[in-house]
Amino acid sequence: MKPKLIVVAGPTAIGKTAYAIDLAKKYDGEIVSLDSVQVYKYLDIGSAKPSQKELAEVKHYMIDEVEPTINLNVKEFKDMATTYIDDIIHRGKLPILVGGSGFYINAVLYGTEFLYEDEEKAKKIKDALEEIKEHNGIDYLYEMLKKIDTKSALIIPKENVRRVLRAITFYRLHGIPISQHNEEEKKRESRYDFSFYVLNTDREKLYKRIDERVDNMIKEGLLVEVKALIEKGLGKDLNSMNSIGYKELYDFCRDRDTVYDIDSLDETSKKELQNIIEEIKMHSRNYAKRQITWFRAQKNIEWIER
RNA sequence: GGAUGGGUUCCCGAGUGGCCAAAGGGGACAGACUGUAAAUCUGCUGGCAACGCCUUCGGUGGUUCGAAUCCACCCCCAUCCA
Repeated sequence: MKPKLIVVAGPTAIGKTAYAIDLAKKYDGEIVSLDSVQVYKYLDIGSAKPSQKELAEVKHYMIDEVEPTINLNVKEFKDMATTYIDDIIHRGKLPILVGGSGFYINAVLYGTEFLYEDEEKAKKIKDALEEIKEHNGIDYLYEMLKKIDTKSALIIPKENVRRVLRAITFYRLHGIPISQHNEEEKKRESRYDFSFYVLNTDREKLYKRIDERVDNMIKEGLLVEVKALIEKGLGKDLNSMNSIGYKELYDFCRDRDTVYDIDSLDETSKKELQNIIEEIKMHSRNYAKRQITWFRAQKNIEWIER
């Protein structure tokens, strides 16, 4: 018999954290966060991490798991989360998976297999391809992809350079087309007996909640958090620093000695900050939309109106 | 009161007689997604009984075969002069 487990997903700001904590209390569960940003230490306010109080109420995993200097990938993320989930099951508790990163959720829920890759080798290949792109253009690479992996070329638009490069890299690394590998992985059945809840509400309400939450993050000191991360030496190119709220504020906080007192900023800075805040809100809304699109395409999910 | 510049489709903004339902950008909406995923990328955006028709470019009227584009008057905005 498959072990039972609950998934709580949905767009950003819908209230997954609180919902999951309620469930955990009710069913003697423990929470495994499936969030690509909350895994990083020190990214608290901007990632809307559960509060200290919430973390104390129910046991949480995959939060503050790694340093933000590390670029975690799906495979690593999935392996870590899976270890925790299996441990919870062994201890006879109910694992509650919470998060908005659909891709990651699927990886752990269905146990998607990611082939071993020599990171150095992969990087070398990618750099070489990048080089070719600079000299011969993306069209050249796209033709290359068509030859080695026709199916991928059909799915991936050549504008999506990142995925074109990955598809070619994958082929060079493993000798099989990524499209073939993906097709096989798609057939995988989950080893869990899961209930997959997706929280949602009407768009207008959702967007309002997102906007309000961003305003709150600013009030709670997001600028100070970003500034501290920069002072820790975190570069702009890190995945952690590339997430919403952090990437938009990066330059602004870097270029100022102090961002502690927002009200005492000069007029120009205030205006600039206001624009950045609007940008963060917009990116969050766009993100929420993408999340919803992702979940709509999933099977065996149950929508919960909030 | 006078001078000048302007009012364009959800927003910004191009267009100065037919090739204009109107460039481009943004937003919105829809979608894709298997090692950067809070990432990356695609489509679409006046209406309809839809290879055509109807409504739209501040308002009204006019010139013209034909107007967002030209003319007249009016309204509003910006800057300057009084």
